[in-house]
Amino acid sequence: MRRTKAEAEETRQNILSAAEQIFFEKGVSNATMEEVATAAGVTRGAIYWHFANKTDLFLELYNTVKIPQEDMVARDIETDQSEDILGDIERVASEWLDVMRIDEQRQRVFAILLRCDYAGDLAPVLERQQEVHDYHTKILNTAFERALNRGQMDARWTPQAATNLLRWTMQGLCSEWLLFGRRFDLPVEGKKGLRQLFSSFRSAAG
Amino acid sequence: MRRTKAEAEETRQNILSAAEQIFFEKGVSNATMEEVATAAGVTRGAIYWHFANKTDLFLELYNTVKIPQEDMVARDIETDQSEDILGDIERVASEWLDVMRIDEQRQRVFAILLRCDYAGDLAPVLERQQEVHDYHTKILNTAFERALNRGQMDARWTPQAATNLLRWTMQGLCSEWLLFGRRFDLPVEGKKGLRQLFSSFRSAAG
DNA sequence: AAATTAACATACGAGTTTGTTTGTATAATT
DNA sequence: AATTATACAAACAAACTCGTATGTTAATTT
Repeated sequence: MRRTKAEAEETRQNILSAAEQIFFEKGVSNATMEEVATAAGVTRGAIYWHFANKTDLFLELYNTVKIPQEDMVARDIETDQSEDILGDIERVASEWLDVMRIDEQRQRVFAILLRCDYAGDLAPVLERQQEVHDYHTKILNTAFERALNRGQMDARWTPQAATNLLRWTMQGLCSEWLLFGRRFDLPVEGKKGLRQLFSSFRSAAG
Repeated sequence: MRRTKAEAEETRQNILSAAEQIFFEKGVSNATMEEVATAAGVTRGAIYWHFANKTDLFLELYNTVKIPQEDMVARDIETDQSEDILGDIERVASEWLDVMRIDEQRQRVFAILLRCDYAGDLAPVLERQQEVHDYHTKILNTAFERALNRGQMDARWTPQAATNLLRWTMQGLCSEWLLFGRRFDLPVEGKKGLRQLFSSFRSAAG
């Protein structure tokens, strides 16, 4: 039975939402299209109508969260001319933790990303992550550089070292939280770490 | 054709070694027993003789590296009574990076662990990782506590915060290195970060 | 109103992979 | 020396899962 365009879009969203659930529970490679279909209340036929195959389905799912993620960090920091650049970076990172804490979809997608097998046909997903990663690195680097040049940062630091430590911290923090069943309060513990880290960024300055 | 006991043990090791290779290249779930068998120069029959199934094979592979990993950190730090506890922790972490850099087996196994699907039958592997993780946390915590009590550490830090930052840093550092194709010098860049981190641990002390 | 096409459901075929079973040569045992 | 257990290879059967092909209904188009 043919649906109206709006209804079709709805089932497409249902499929994506079901895929998010199933992929999160079973892992991408262990999940079957049949399970996703059932969870979405449709048959496999519907999925294959909307998506080429499992990999494509996963890529589309990834695309639903990657864009906002990229923009978030960039927008605030990239053209920051304020008098407290470090404070701004710290705030953006903190807010990112707040969002992660609340946004369950983001949690699931990131958890899926943390434990999926990039070796096979999912390789493009990893490449995409690398691009995002490099992009963030570049932005943070220039931001810390600016902070250094304006004397807002302890001169013993280099922009690269600061960028690395910040990214590694955020990465390790979120990995632990997501992989090990969110056994602590992400924003609370995370911000403690950030505060210490940025305090040492400033140190002799200001 | 029946082999001698030593020969049998050798093929068992060959299978484990082959599994390490294939799992690393294709990922655990995408790898087939046939591929592992071929790489080991045997048939699937041999694998099923030595191991119950794929999961069991992977668990055994995991066991070949987990023990040394646990001991490494523990042994040096746990009963440290020296006058520079922080320096000792930093050195242990640095040496861990050196080992990782050299030990290709460790690299492969950790890379496999970073991208395998714990959702299915591999769940016990994740639990095991959690245990190791908690163990390290406990040890680091008491070590930092000792450092604080003896005035070797900046009083603005708490043992928990220091432990978290150190673990998160190491985790993020290694994840990035392994997942993104080892695009930087692990010990060099890692030690830079460690030095800054520990410098901020000490800060007002000493 | 007829024709077309979108949005699925259903049925089918075909390839993989897994676990098991059977066969067998040889080492170990008695 | 005969027997038995071991260490596999080879063959087998069964289950999955995927992708596709075909069928069906209703929305759109003309």
